[in-house]
Amino acid sequence: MEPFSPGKPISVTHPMLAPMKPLDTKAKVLIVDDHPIVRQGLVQLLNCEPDFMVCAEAGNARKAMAAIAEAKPDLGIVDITLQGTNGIELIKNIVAQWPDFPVLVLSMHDESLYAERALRAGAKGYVMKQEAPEKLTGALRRILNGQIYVSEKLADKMMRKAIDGKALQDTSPVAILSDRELEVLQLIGQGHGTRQIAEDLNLSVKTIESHRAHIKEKLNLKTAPEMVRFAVQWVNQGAL
Amino acid sequence: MEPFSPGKPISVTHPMLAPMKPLDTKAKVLIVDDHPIVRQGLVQLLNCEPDFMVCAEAGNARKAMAAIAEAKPDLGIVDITLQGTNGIELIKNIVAQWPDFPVLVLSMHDESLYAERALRAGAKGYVMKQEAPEKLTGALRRILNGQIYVSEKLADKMMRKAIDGKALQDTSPVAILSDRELEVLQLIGQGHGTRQIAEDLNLSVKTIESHRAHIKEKLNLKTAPEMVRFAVQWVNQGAL
DNA sequence: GAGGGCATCGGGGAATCCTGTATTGACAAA
DNA sequence: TTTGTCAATACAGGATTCCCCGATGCCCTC
Repeated sequence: MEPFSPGKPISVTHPMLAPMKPLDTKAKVLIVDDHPIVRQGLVQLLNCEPDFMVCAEAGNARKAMAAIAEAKPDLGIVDITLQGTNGIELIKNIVAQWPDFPVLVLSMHDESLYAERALRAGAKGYVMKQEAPEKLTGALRRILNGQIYVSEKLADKMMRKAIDGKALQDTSPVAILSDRELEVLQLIGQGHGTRQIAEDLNLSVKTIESHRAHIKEKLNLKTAPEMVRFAVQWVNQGAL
Repeated sequence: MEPFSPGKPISVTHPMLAPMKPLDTKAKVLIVDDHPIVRQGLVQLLNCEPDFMVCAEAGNARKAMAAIAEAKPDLGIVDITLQGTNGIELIKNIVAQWPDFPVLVLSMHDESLYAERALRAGAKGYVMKQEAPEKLTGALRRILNGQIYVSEKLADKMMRKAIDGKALQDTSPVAILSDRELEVLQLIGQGHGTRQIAEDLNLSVKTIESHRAHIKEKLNLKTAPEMVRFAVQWVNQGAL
């Protein structure tokens, strides 16, 4: 209901002004990540904090939705790259059902790739796993307070973008793809065929063909094999 | 799914678990991962075990080498995807300097991509982050005992390869392709379609289709998109 | 000289690619 | 409020490719 709108100035993040929290009631946190070891780490990390308590975990989108309904967490930490339903899609589903539920994205991917998409989908913040743990807890307290958290660098970039209206060089041609198209591109890069992608996303084969055509057009790729090559290379960036 | 205690009670001691290590001296572990949050998780996880103790952490390859020299760990856990020097390269460097230092690879990438390369580089085991934490501790105990740890699936695959295949010296499956097939594979990897390859080589489309079918069969690839993905990756990073 | 691998073609049916068109819903501008 | 734009979904139909067959030479080896 309230996606990030660049028109209203968000305050730049300052780690030192963490809001005072009532110590008598710990905030209940849901963790969504498909790596049990990472979940384990987050559980230990948060349970050692005085004002947080992990109340549920989920390894995929379906279990995440069920966990929200059941455990009634105060906020959620979700990873972008889940097996099965995409993390972005999960956020959209969550926000559609619980518009005020705050979600913090915790991803290993660079914020320039997914942060704006995540915020548009309804997330309240984005933290990279490369960051120090204090950034994570700080971000959690911030979004629990109804604010939005992104890194200073990204906040600056987004405000600049909001001021200039548009412009600012597009770092990657993939940025102009829609969420769905990006999802399809990634599956193509994983070696999935059209039919398989349709089954993965529970969509018509014709729909996937449309997405592929749009991807081809937006990326100025002439043929399907060229697009597959691009997708494979795109997916492999970050894996070496 | 119990909402509060996610996994099995791993913090509880298992008295019957292989006393392969005297419990009075905990094994000192080095953790190499460029995600502080993941490191934090591993620290908590291992320090809760009775027979492990994290003695050093490193976020990149340079610090990892320094930490081994300084903290004298008994074994190391390293991630494949580090910023700066590759995890594989790091393993090669470690083994070159300390040939008996056991390294366990902990990666989010599928074992089919990197496990064999990591083992060839000198690692003693490979565990995916998708696995349960018990797999990690089990693998650590195993390699600490001088053995090698890989998943059952991969172990079976490698055994089969070693037995009925002559693949002991024949590491690259591409080697069994004929010259023509290799030529076609490279063009596929460059993003060329069947028709375009036929024109490139002045051959019938049917001939190219035949070559593609043979390539698929020889490389044990199930579908055409998988083959294209393989070809792109193979062309991109030269020999495997 | 009989296989066996290789390279070259073809048929035919299924799946796909490609180029359009269309509907719905969300959202921003007018 | 209405209008315009665009993302997402889906379909049609013709071109192309995929995939299962088989076939023909050619070279090499045993």
